Amino acid sequence: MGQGEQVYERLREEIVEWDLAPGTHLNETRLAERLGVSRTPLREALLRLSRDRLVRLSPGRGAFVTEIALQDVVHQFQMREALETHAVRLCARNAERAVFGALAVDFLRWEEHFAREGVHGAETEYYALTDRLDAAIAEGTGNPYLRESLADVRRHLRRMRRLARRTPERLRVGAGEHARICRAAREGAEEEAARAVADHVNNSLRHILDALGGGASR
Amino acid sequence: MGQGEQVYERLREEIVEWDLAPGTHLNETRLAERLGVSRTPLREALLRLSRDRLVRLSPGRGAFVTEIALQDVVHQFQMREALETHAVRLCARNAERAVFGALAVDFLRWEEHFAREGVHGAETEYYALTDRLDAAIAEGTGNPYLRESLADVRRHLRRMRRLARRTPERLRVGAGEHARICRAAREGAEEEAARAVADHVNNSLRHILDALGGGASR
DNA sequence: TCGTCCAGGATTGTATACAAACGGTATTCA
DNA sequence: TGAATACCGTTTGTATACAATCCTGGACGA
Repeated sequence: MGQGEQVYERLREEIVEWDLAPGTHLNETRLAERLGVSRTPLREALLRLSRDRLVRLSPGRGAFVTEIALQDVVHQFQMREALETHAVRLCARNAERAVFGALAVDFLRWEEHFAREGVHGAETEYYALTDRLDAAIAEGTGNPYLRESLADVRRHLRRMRRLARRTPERLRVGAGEHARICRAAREGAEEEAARAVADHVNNSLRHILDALGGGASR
Repeated sequence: MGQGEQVYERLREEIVEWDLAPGTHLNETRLAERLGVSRTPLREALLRLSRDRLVRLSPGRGAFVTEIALQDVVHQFQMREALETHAVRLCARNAERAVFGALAVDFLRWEEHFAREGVHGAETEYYALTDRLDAAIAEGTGNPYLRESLADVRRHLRRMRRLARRTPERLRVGAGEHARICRAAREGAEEEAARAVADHVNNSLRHILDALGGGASR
């Protein structure tokens, strides 16, 4: 499906990047005009977005960009833990584990870099590395269902990360955690890899919750 | 969204129950007529179904009920393992674990029953029990995202189970596995519960693959 | 003054009309 | 005889017209 698909992906990006902020009402006619399509493919896009829980459809009232409650952050991180730990288990059982060796080296280098010199603007380059790790884990599963679910939850978390800026200290520690994940994956140490991922996910969650001013449910 | 939603659920059920067999082409006009709606809400339903991977949209050619390859069975069971193990972990950490005690007793009773007298038609009643366990696990997570993902994967497996009829022996062993899951969950033994679920899932998969004539990738 | 109810306007939900793309068939040419 | 191609019917993809629903503002009454 041509236009509907494109509109879907574009709106999805705008929502994840906060160009469409949580809570905004999506007027069908105006949106359709802005994107240069009719209401039909636009509604297709909204429907798909609602299934991703990026918009909420209120019958008779239309579509709203979903808001982000503290509970949702916790719940999405639980999903992430479930999917990423199992994904890395599959990677650890997989034959093609060499990639993780190279990634481990890179992450260690970045950890040292952060410790020595702080951040100063190198974040973009570092994020490219974390993207490579994410991709390697998703690919390593060899499971398209899992890949897509991982993509979903990662999108949600990308949107949520706007809630809390990452500190240099968190980046440094995170690099170390990533290195640990890569080492375990390369060696085929399934249990250790799963633990490393679980720890990393939970530390990330704690960092966000702390930054949000100490949520009640810690 | 009124009619689209209903059409979606109805078609979903027909696909899961094999009233619409894998591979059948879904003609929009004919389907819309049969269901008594216009093409617009019907297309909404097809779109949602495609996101569930229950139909595949071929651009320009229309919608087809997805076929079930052996690979898909394996992949869906991997998804199930990822989600159910984490779900039962959350249950084991949860305060409301009393339900699992009662369920454990019931499953033990059924295991004995199967051992003594075989099956003879009591399956429906037994499946109601397994449904109660599934519901208890989903509820016990307290996580709506996880609940929905569990529902998705369970639907897929319900459709796939048509591929292989369960044997009395498998039912008996399965009841024992369920009992083990319930006991661990009630006692809050997280690791044991996760292992029990993983074992159960993998045994179910092996049973299906065996019944399918010993798939190559065991 | 506060609450209720009604009317107007706007927006969503559904149906239908039109355009584009695809598949199948027959025909033509080597 | 076989393969390539052009044509036609069918089906999907998109736009638009119409109906039903919901929110807003204001007037009326208690």
